[in-house]
Amino acid sequence: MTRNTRRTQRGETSLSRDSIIEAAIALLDAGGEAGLTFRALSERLATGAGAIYWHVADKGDLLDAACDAVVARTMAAAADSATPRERMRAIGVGMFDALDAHPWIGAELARSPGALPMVRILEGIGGQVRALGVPSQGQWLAASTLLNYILGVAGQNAANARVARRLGGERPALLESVAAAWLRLDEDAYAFTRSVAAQLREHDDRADFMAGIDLILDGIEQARRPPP
Amino acid sequence: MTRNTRRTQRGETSLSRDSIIEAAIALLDAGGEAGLTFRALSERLATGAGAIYWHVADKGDLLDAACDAVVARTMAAAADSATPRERMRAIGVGMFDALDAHPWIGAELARSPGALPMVRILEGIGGQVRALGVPSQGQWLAASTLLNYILGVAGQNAANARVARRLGGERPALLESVAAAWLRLDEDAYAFTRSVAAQLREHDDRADFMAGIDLILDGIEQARRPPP
DNA sequence: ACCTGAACACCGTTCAAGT
DNA sequence: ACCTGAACACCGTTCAAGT
Repeated sequence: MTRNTRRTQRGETSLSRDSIIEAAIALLDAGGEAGLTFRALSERLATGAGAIYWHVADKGDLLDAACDAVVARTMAAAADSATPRERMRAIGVGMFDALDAHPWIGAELARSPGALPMVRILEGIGGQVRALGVPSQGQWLAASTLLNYILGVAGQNAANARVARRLGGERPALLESVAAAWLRLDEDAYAFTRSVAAQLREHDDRADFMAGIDLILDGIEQARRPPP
Repeated sequence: MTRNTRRTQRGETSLSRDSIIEAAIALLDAGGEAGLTFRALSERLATGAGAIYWHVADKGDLLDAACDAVVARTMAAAADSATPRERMRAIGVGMFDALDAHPWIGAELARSPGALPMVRILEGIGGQVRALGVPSQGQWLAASTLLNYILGVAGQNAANARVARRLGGERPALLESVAAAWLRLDEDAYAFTRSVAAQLREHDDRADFMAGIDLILDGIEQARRPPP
């Protein structure tokens, strides 16, 4: 046995940027943002911390790359539907499911403005905004409003996942505890929040998300046409 | 000089939860999220790290409290305007300016779902949604769509501030560099993004933010009434 | 009741040294 | 060219000890 066989011990594939990114995604999915450390990563890859730095600039670079890999797959999968509104909804559902499977991308999307992952989403949305017939001066507003809405949901989803993890793992338990806390608020000062607490308990995250997209699309279709 | 005069050296006021929170806000404003450490905080307050833990549970508690102090002031200031739409716009402007002055609250809002800072905003929005005449079944959707949009902008604003700081401080330089990067993208794969890159360079963050709120309000007013 | 500050466990990153 | 792993500076948090 020569020293060369060490490579094969890692399973034929030697250390590479791609294998590092995949390992990072696995750690992030399993342990949230706190789960990705260079020590955990180098242990999983059976290497030293320094070796990882040969393929990756720093932790930010690694998070960007992991996020981009997930978003690229998601947008590629949401490409074909009949009408622009249906394609827009497919992008929404795709992003929602990706956020559900990888909640850490919510925080990461809000960390690198204008970077490739965000551009992929913007481009997907923009194509549908164009296809909907929005005139060119209105396209930026329409697309960026949809994008910001999606990013807002992304951030909340990530926060929910983090707290749910801390509470023991179950999502309904989180909604239950938030709803209970809202119902303990002062009646006068927080009348509205109390009135929606019940809906929060039994709501469907994904259905609400899609309804919000439809609402914005309604605003886009109506507000940008001259009134009769 | 007895040892008791040490208290007076801190300027009459001894260490308190409120003084800790104000110092934390100052550190966050000056140095971003990385600027708040217990070492910097204890130095600024002329005390030991352990003393801070007597008044504050942990760093998360401190961030929550700092965020809530800023949001509470902001919502209190946005209370009076004539029409519901104008009050909704006042909430939007208020939040936008608060995000501009304290970009770290963007990340913090996305960290504690259902916590008091978010509830304050939700309650403010909800009141205007009701006043706009949205029927009760539609109020949660309308309010949460607006809230998610605002949270999305909040996150982006925080990210922009962080990157701008890293680039040397100036915001136009950041927009310039993002626009330049977008114009280097592939012509076919990123046609839409390239087409809006120019608008990004010369756009007005605040005006765009308010236009997005108006667009969503249009959707709320129209979509929830039965079609003629 | 409130404060001190050294100590602990852990982190991202670097770098001389190896192959 | 690629990898090793000890070392560095720094972090949040704890806690015995003081007043």
